Amino acid sequence: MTDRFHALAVATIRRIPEGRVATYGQVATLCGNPRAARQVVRVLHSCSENEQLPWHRVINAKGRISLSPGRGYELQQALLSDEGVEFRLDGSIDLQRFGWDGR
DNA sequence: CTCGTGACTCCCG
DNA sequence: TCGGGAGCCACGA
Repeated sequence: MTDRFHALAVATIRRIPEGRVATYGQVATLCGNPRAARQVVRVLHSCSENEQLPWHRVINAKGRISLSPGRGYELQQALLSDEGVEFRLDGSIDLQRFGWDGR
């Protein structure tokens, strides 16, 4: 399959439990390509055909929202906080608590 | 085909 | 904490 990564990424992202967050690298690794974080981003952009995709549960390795204010940052933060994810004063998330272990 | 760009990540200093 | 450089992959112009 040509889009196996895409399909795998979608499946993986859909597996992220509520109230938890996963990093791009995490998803990429579970898809078999630890270096394909950027491709995961593509998938998130392509979520048009998969609106069920919890894209808001995917953040960067720093535990922060990579989006810029006015580009969905507020939306993502709102969606996550609504699920019980706590943000620090600087807008970062404690991956030790809310990070998805991949199960 | 080449080039630029991107919701990335790792390594160094 | 911050910034620069390198790596990796896909897509559109």
